[in-house]
Amino acid sequence: MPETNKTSISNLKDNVGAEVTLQGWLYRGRKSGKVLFLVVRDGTGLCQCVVEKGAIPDEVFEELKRLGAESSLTVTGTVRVEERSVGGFELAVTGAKIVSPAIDYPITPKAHGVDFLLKHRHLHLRSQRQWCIGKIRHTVIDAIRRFFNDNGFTLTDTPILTAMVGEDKQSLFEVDYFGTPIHLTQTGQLHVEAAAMSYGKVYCFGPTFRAEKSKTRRHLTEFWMVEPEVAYIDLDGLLELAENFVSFIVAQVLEQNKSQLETLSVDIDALEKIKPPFYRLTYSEAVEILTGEKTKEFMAGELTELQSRKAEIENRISELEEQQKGQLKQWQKDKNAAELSELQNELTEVDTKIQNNPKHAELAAEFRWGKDLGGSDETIISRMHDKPIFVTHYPKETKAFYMKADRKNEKVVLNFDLLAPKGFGEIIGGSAREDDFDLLAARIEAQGLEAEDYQWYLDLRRYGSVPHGGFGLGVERTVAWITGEKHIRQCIAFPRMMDKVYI
RNA sequence: UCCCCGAUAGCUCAAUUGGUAGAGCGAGCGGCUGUUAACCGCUAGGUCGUAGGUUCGAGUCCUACUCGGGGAGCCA
Repeated sequence: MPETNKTSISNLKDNVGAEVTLQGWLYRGRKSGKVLFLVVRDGTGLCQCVVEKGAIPDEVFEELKRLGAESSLTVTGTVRVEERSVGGFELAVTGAKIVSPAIDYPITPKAHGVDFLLKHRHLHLRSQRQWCIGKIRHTVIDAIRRFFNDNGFTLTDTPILTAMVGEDKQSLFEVDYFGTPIHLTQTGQLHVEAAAMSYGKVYCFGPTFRAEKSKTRRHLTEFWMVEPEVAYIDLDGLLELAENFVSFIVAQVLEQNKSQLETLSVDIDALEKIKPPFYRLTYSEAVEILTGEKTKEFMAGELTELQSRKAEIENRISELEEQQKGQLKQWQKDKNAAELSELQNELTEVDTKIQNNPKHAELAAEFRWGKDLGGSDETIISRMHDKPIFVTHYPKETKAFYMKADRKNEKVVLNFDLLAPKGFGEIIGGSAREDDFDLLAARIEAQGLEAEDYQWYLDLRRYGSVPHGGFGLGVERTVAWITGEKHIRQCIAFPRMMDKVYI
């Protein structure tokens, strides 16, 4: 094989007309007599490579014709613009070398179930959809760091092994630490508060562990969370910080991952709306909305919409089923079958929503001030809006001990949740921290926490206490929201779920 | 922990009131010089999740268990 320019698929646009060599894997192959169409992936994208019989030695042509999916290979050829090809470029192959042939690659171009794909996660990462999500996750994480680094924040790494309970004792993973029980961190917040008193503006960013027995599309037992903490800030300041932060992340993804968003068929217009200011609601206002006419009408409207969607789906299903009975080309049958199975899935989902709608409407209507906002309540608020919504000033009793009581209304704390729009739900939780020594000491005692363990935390109020606060943003939830992925397990390379760790 | 649903070929799914286990994809062989989840022909591929029960007869009905999915609570 001639020595030519090694390049990547992402750089093909600068090599039109040149002979280059790609190093990658066979994503998919098609053959048509004396022409082979090999779609090659190299980690930077996909490229169709066209092999004409006679353009390369016959034995290489025969080898390529039989090459299994995900075989590794290098291909050399001339780059040309070709509209019909994925990515817009094509390689007219002049030479190829098989690096390592793959036989019986388990993941095929047809549909697979969730369990199967999770069991083959190490291979599934090579698929288009996963690849796109991973690229977007990378941008999200890069944007997180850049935002804080460019705005005067100092990174402080907080411990993963800790004796502190930040949120809730029930949800801790216990580890044996030289004979003493200790647990995996569920938040870096308490430690990062100490750092904020040194640097002013800080953030920690790392894995977080929660042993919550939650089997839902919004939960992982190990996830990544970034937690900024700022000295001399009030609740309004925090909201402003959070909306600028989230808007920056979305803007970065829009700038750097357009093609991935398109591949994932994300609603890009909706993302372009994500700019400050976000909506602001107090908890009490949220309660009013939930128990009021507006929600009643909204839920009724949703139900009508769901029912007409259901009718639509059912019509289409019977239409397709009728077609399937007739004489059709195999490819048409395949296509119909695929559409049918998608419709069946959607139908099940719509049915569940129809069933849940009255229950959720009832829960919302019966909501009483003082309870924590339930998942369905958050979803309703979130579905009513097209931009993220802050919900602030929750009842003190439902919230963590360190949240600052509102001096104007001692029943509530100066906290906030940020709900992503269109039904996605919570991606940020944060608060101003109690900075009064006596009030904080009383809260620690009231919650039955070991006072001794929290002496250092109280020291932060003994020596130069200032108003301060921060929040935590869940990386996987943010990625899921931006990519439109239903389940956050798709948004981390190797998800850890309750009772289930595949590899 | 509670509620709902599911388990049939490597994968995704069919199998009528209980009556001879099927299709597509994938794999193998052959055909086709512009395919896009290509197409056409042929071939191989099964302990119907496990254990019991009902029945002349069970993939189908009953019971228990195992595994999985979705939802609730809780949360990022």
